[in-house]
Amino acid sequence: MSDSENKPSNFIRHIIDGDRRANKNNGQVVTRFPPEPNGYLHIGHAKSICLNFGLAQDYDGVCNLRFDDTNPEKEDVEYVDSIKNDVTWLGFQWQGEPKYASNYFPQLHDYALELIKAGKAYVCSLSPEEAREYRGSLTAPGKDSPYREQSVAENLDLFARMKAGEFDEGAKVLRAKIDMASPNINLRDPILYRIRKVAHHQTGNDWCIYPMYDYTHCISDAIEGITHSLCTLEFEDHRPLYDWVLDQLPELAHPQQIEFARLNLNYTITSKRKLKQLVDEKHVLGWDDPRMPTVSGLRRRGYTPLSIRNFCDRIGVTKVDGVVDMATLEFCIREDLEHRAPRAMCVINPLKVTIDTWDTETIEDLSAPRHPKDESMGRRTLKMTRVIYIDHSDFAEVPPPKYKRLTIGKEVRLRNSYVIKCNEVIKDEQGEIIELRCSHDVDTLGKKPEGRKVKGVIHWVSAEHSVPAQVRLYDRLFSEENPDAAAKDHNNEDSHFLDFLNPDSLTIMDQARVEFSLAETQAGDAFQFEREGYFTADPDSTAEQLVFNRTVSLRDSWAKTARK
RNA sequence: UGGGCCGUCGCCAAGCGGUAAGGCACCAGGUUUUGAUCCUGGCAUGCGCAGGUUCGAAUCCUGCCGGCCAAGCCA
Repeated sequence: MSDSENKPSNFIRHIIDGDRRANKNNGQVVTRFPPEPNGYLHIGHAKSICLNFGLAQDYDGVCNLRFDDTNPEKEDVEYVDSIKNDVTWLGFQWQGEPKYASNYFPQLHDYALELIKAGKAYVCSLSPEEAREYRGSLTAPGKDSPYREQSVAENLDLFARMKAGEFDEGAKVLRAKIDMASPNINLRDPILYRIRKVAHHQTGNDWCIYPMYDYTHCISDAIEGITHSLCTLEFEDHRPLYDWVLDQLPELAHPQQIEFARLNLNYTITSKRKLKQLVDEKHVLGWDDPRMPTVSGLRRRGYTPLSIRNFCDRIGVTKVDGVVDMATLEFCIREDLEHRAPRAMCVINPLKVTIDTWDTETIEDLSAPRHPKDESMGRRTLKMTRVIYIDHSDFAEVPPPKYKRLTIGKEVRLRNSYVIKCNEVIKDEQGEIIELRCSHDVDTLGKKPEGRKVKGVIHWVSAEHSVPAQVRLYDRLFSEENPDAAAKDHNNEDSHFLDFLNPDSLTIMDQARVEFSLAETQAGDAFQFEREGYFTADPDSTAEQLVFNRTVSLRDSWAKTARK
């Protein structure tokens, strides 16, 4: 399977095609993926990664990984490391060494001096509160800061003293001199530098003034020779500022910023801030909790890099602010695992079955293919014994209409084994079914039974020759399609997205049994547990007990007909 | 009383003036020792609405309507 062929086109590719026809940038394509290291990457970042790196690949260009690290208070090397790891895992390679906006702090400072000298920037001593008032509102123009017409000499002096640490945080900022009456608030003399007396994860205590995003990003792009600077829709209003800064610095290249819609997925959230909150407040077990839409969570859940890349290709790139159905993501992982996951049997909720017609001592080795359509995966051996387990849900005393599984007096096929018939149901004092007594038809191994049709096939494991496992079943993280909208609808200030966490997002099945051939399973190994779904061994697995995460269930048309 | 952007099937999405691709979901059949996979077929006289231009409009024009973004010394 290849994911690099037949990539659907999109409006950004159209723009690039046009640029290449016009020989803009000598026809080169240089992109960048610019995360801030203040959290783990999520599926929405994967969309951006696939876009930026994919474009570079397809147009014989390059893509940089650049950490947008201008806010040391929220950033950490832990995030830097996880981001590098996740990008690599997704299958992409950045050009050269990872870049950091902080690499450019000296240049950024020099350009600031240039702007001041040109009368395009000034040091403003308004307090944050005053600055907000002076900014005006969405509908009302702002008014000029009293410091706006300070002399260049004074601005230079003040800025130098800001840099030297003479002022407290918040006391002064460097501002661009643009237009306080602009209908675009981003152009109302935006802040370029602020004072932050904190250590930076890359530059330590070298600086106590840090440049703002709008000032840093465009210059970083220009320094790196980025041709197409792709970002999400909320930065549309920032583009005039991106262009303004570069227009003041004519010695620099001028990349083109293009905005696309960020990814929204239903029943989950793609907000780094909120994901961090889930982790910090321990609503989940960590950034890599398999319920999280983070790259690390998806990886632990069992999603493959290819499935995620295919997903990103399928959903497309547009400017429409939409919501993608989780079913699309699930389809993509099933599509990949269908081909690559060996089949195995796992009884998640065991019900003891004794086959009275089977000799107590007899253990029969049965050979079964690892994949029904791919012989190259080889075969495994199943151990058939007198006492086996089947799943509780595969037996019903009073079967619903169209039920094809085991019921009293009826037959069912044991997958890769014999046809058995249920003769007796044994219950405990509470009336709970605790055991089935069955008989088997010796003439049904690898062949259809004589004179009758047995439709149902169920999976099973030998009681003795199977290994204990814990199976973690996951469901959607939130019970509402859009937790934020649900919180708003509740029209209640206290209501918020956490109120819609799905209490059943994790179900631990601790008594599961997997077939003997899985005894040597390693963390990360993926299987299709037949009739159940795709599962991946979790790093929590121990010598005593394997742990499997359900990546996704199989499509289940029975669940649909049973509901009717 | 403003600015920017967006509205094509339940969801995503092609389309760029010549008469509505595709995928997901869903429905109906076929194959099947996984109610899986696979295969076949169905699924927008219609493109937010209303006018207009044109031989011809989802594509151009005008006006409405609806949604999203932005008033961090966050990115």
